[in-house]
Amino acid sequence: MTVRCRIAPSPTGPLHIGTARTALFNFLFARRHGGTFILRLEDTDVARSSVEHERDILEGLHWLGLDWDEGPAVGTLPERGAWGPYRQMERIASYREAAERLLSEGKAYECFCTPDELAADRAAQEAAREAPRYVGRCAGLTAERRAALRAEGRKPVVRFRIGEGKVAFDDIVRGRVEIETSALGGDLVILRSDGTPLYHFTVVVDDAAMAISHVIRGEDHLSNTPKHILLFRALGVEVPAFAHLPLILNPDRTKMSKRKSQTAVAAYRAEGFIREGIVNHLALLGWSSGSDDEVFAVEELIERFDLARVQSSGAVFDRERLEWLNGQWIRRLPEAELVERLLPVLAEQLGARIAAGVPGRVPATEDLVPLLPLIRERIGRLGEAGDVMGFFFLDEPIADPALLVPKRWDAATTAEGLRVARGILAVPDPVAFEAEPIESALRAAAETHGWKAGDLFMALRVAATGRTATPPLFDTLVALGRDRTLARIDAALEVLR
RNA sequence: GCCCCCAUCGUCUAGAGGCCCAGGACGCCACCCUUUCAAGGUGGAGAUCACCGGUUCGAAUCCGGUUGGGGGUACCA
Repeated sequence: MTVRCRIAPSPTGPLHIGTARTALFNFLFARRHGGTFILRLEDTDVARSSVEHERDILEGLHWLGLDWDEGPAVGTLPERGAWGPYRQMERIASYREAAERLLSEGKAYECFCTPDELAADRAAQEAAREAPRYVGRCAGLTAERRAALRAEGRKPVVRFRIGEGKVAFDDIVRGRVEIETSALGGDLVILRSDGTPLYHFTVVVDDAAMAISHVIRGEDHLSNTPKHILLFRALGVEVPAFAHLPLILNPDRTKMSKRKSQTAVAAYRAEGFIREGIVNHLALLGWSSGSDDEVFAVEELIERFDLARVQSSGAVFDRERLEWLNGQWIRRLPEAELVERLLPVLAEQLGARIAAGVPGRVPATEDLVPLLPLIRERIGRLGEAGDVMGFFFLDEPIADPALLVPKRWDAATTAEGLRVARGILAVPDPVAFEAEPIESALRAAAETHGWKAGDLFMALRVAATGRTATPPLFDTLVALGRDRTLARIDAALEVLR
């Protein structure tokens, strides 16, 4: 069987973590089975859709590496695939046509009920403690009656006849699911009075037209699936296989939402999470390999992915775990790759400080390469880079003189220690400016003065970097260079006076 | 309300009748490494497998019920 599956986001908001996870599972499934991964934009909610959101979604998916085989034209890129167009608003005619067919076959009918009437029905049902459902007032309207109502200026919606009985299907992750059609809320509106189609209709018409073989989506669609199956059948097409993924949850175990969690993929990206980390984390939300391994590149995920191993209970989005996984991937990235990703982040972060008046410069590739081993295991996100290595490029004044003085020392000892260290570092002859000789010379000096080496090092560390937590001190000094090291010691001495 | 789904450490999960008085990972704690911070290594705390019944020689695993949680229920997607 040819696997064809799709992600069908609605551009009514920025790319959501949940959408990204659904896209990933569809992508993995398609790749695993040599199938086709399709992107379709469900933009029929014109009021809430926007091009900004559309761009955010497309960019986000592409950034994550979830590239689609078929999809709409984007920017200068042409549409791909033979089942287009891939924007629903460009497929309006096909929904209209499908609705006409259902109408002519008596599987759907025009409904002239006003919003007020429907609201009254609902209120009555609520009062009677009944499930809200369309009562079917227009289900048997004669042609004459319809003409009369139309003459009154009323514009009908089109409703699909739900019918009676039971709908059952075998969900790939949940097994058999059965629902009584009486629980479906009555006959379903498929076309608004303005002629535009509604989601439950477009999704089915398009999945049928695009020959989707597997519908892989969030559990929030599980209850709606019987409606879709009924529609597929009415249209006379094959019903695809369904796989309903567990929801991604807020910490309080409700469906992950903007109000309670950071849901925008772009926000994570802006914080310096990398695609490898996010993809890995998302894959582990609801799926597990069955082995003890947890760190997977996308190629490995493709190799191992199996819908049968998808969990059926919801998964809380654990940011701590994402950070750990992200750190794993930052450490695994090839050096050149990490440098390339760090560059723009540093340009932005340091650029902002420079613009604020701090003397310094924005690093280039060759500046970063030698520094990489010093910082790569110290950042969990790219966004931490400015903090961890900014002092290499910025000459910020010492924020707090008290920081300069190690715990067991006083200001006088600190100044003395710095002067001694300066003396050693300043003389080119006895000490080459390399980590090893610097370390042994300073250790020796500490011993002759009766200081703990750690105290001396801490004073020097803060003097040279402005902070108490840094990469290894001597490598740091070497990277800084003799001149800048001495200048900073002088500045620190000045602060201590 | 009604319908559907779900239920193993705080979190993500392994577990498809005996290998489990439940394994791994994140987080947490301790120790090691160490000039700081990390990373890494080792160890530890942490789950009466929601509860109650049943099936079985034997249940986290199968069945029923209860409770709890979630989702759905639009001229939203």
